[in-house]
Amino acid sequence: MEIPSRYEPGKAEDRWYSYWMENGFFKSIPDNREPYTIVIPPPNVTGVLHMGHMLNNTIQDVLVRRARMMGKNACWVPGTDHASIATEAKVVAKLKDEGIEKRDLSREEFLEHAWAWTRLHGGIILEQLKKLGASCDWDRTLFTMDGPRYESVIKVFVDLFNKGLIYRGVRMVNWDPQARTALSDEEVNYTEEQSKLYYVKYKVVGEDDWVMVATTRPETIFGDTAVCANPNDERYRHLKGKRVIVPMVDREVPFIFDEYVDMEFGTGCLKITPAHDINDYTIGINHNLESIDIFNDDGTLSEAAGLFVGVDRFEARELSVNLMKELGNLEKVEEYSNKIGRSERTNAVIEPKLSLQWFLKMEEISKPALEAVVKGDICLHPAKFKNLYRHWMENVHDWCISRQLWWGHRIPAWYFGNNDYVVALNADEALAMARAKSGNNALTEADLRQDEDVLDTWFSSWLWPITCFDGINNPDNEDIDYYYPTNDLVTAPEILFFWVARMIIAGYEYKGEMPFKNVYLTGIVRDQQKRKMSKSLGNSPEPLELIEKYGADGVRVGMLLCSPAGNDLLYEDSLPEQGRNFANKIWNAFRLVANWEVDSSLPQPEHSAEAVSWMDQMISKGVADVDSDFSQFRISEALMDIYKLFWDEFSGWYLEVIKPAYEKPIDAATYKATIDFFDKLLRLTHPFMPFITEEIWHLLEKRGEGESIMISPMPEIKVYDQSLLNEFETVKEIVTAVRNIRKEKNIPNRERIVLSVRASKENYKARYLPVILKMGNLSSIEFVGDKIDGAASFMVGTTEYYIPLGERLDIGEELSKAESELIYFRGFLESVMKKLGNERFVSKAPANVIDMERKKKSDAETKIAALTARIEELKRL
RNA sequence: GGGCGAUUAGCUCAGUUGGUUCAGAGCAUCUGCCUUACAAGCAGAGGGUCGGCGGUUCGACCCCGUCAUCGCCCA
Repeated sequence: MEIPSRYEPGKAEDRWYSYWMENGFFKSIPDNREPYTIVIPPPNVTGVLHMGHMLNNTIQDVLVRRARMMGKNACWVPGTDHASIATEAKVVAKLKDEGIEKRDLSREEFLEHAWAWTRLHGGIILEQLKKLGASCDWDRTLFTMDGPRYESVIKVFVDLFNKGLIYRGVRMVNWDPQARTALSDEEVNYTEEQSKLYYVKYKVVGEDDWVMVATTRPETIFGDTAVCANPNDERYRHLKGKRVIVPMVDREVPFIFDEYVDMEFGTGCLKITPAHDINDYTIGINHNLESIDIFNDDGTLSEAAGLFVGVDRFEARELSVNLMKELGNLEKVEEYSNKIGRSERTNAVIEPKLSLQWFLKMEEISKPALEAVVKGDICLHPAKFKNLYRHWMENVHDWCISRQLWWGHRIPAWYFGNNDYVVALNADEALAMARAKSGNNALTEADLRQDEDVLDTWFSSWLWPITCFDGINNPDNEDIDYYYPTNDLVTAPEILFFWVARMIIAGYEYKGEMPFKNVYLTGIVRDQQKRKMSKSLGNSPEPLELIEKYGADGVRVGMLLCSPAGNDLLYEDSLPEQGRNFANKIWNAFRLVANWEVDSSLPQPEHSAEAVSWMDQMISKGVADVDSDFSQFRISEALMDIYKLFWDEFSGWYLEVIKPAYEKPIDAATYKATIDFFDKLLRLTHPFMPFITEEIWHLLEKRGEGESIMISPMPEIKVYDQSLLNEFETVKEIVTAVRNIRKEKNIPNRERIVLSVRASKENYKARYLPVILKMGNLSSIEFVGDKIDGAASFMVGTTEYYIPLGERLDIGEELSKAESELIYFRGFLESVMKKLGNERFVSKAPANVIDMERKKKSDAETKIAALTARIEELKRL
């Protein structure tokens, strides 16, 4: 059979993914096995697969596949997130391209467009995950706004409201006057901009005195309701209890004192506009000031301003300045640079605006979630995020859960009459409650008006581990009882607070239990300039093209090799290349083994027997190492251990030892052992490289229909013999030394040479001699009692070895080599003697450390003696 | 401004409770090889004052202090 010398991933991947799907290997239903559950961090319906998803989902798939092979009932629940802000923005933009403005549509019409978008784009990313090999239980695919999920979110809102944890309150939002919507903090970009600082004089009531205020926004003077100084500021003490007059509108407002005011800044005197500045708002509350909102939603001045009504805010600034100049209120203008927030989407300058929002009280509800992580019930990996989490949870703010959008879970509050409202599961219930509350049985549905806003996206995703199993609607159904709490969550550190912490909170509130045991925080995928990869920067490779180019296995390996938990991954093409090369290495190892002919009449050569017993131990060690890595969530290290085990130990040493001469058959015992090792290595590798391992696993031996490596057991942990492994390391050292001498002396590989060991046969561990013989391409190994003249020599441990060189011997070279070694060991001995000669070291250091130093001393002395003898001998020649 | 974390080879990172001349891995680089599994490979090699300074200790990459630089979160 002719097998191509390069592995071709394309065909195998599609074939095996279909095979897995047809056989239902991803499917999970509750049974009596131990469950292993992961819920996917639901990707946005707006999105297509990006590098972050690749990394994140590769890790999840590795965990799930490994758990499945360890005999657990593994369930990976896929789904998508409605992402209200992002999706609504996309839909608005798309409509705009078609010449439709959102404000011209009814809510129902708009939502129809949004659902159409979701139907079109929502599933793309999940389809792409299949190319990566994701072993999700696709029959469970969910959407955060599908029926049961929507219902759950509303139920939770009503429940929390009834518990008194949800309230309405005023909050300063980032208002985009151009888009006429509130923005989240993440959607505002702050940049340093050149502006002006205006010095304005306010007259003190009833006195011939003025106070000077510095402001960057003179147009907001119409909303001033106080002027404020620091209570420690001598300059303004005399104004205590006085009132001042707001320029242009001639309103009397109090002069107040607050520690907040920076005495150094401007004049040390601040105008207070509670409706249009977050700090002023706080001061306003503390001093019971009135709030005057002087802007319309489009950024023009409102009736409340009193002047320049209907004029745009920036034009109003110019007009105010001119007017104050005329009135004599403007003292001077300075150039000034400050941070200005602009809308990420429209670039309009953000207007801080007071609005009525819904809040969730966080202090009490978050306590169990804080404790769970502090006590270690829930583990964060890496653990360094624990402090961050604690800090955040100890300073938790109430959560603003309303958003001025249409796409999302609509807030179940209905208003009626004068500012009265009820919170109910649906309109019917709301009507009944409204009638009861108002005592007016004549109220009809038409008298109720549901809140226009929707809930923050995180208010649905915080329930995800519960709603994935419908645990809110059916609190004790079979799935939730079996799969909850889930095991591991894999996500990015940037949403540790937004999402992870809130899921923990919801978990304790609604299940009385943690939502997951472990949180694995991945890094962010960046380019070589450390910039975050993004579609808009154009610095991100197209994941599906990468898979096409390097194979899914290659890309998975590439993503994982260089991404320890919590550390950013600096992507470059050499990563998937390395993965592809590894796949190719496995493929070629298979090619070697597959082409062997077995001759069962052949006895097993000694070198093969030894290699088999060594490899057996080596694999056991590998299995144990990998297991220990996984238990600490050191996934990239687990992969690296497997990589080295397969490449260096199995391919580089084991296969080379047992490899029969060209076109010669192999004995049955070695062949069988080799197939068995290969099988184990494939199973160990499968979670990382599902496709190639399945492909080779089926070629390695005849498998039946419905068999698969993905449902085969992971090799079991066994105790292994470390001293045997150490002995073989010595063998490698000897072989390497022989190779070095060959290279240095230009002895061709074909030429077989003699190796002499200065030892007695009885005292020497001879079992590996056949291995050394083969790997060193030696004609024989001889034991000698004394030095050999005219030979190259080396030492492994304290044993000397010689390779006769005949004419090739270069005395000068040998001499200088021996002399430089001698210098090294004398230095070494000196440092050891220094320690042993130190009275305080000997009296204070533990016994084992001192013993070790003594051993070092005697070994060094042996080596020095041997080297000295050799140097003398070389000099004699 | 407040808090958290980091700084080890050209790059990305390991380094377990301080103890082997302990400074390690992968990639990259350099040298030699198309040796019939694999040039997507094989055999070798070079490369670091463990960010600076001070302290504790018989002994510090590791513990403490301080400075510098970088990153993240919150304001």
